[in-house]
Amino acid sequence: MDIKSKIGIRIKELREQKDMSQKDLSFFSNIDRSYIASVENGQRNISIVNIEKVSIALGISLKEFFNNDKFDNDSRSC
Amino acid sequence: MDIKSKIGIRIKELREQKDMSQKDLSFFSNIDRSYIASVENGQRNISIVNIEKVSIALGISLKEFFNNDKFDNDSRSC
DNA sequence: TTGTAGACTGGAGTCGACC
DNA sequence: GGGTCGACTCCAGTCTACA
Repeated sequence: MDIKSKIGIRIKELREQKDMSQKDLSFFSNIDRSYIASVENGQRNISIVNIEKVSIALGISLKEFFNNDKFDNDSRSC
Repeated sequence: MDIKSKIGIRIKELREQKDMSQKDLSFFSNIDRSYIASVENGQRNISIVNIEKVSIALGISLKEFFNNDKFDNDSRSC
């Protein structure tokens, strides 16, 4: 599975855990909502600066953001 | 400290641990060497696709790449 | 609430060269 | 081996709008 899709799924799962809408996340991260939608769907190649903004908006560190099976070398999650 | 600088330092420390030159890393990741130099110096906002390429070239997972104090919320490392 | 589309601007990333 | 420059292309990211 493509890294862009993994990132998108990760953002979506964290966002929903926090009961936030894309609009909420857009507001707190200061990133355009339509862009967040396309990132969540694995269509866009997000930069590290914006990944950090998203992490902060989600209330976690970058370390926690990437501390997930999806980002292991041999994930069987897909 | 800025996230771009943290990423740059992390790449440089991992690269040097593996005894690779910027040219080596450029070759294995298929990313331009001059661009890698500017990323290591915290001048560029690298995208997730290229962070993954660098991780693969360095022989580690993204999870390991970000599993570092620098990417914690309240790092005292600087 | 989310997906997507079109039009737009700035910057990511390439390439060649020089120190 | 590494830093940086200039010129280039193309996509990241914004904004508005509609289903």
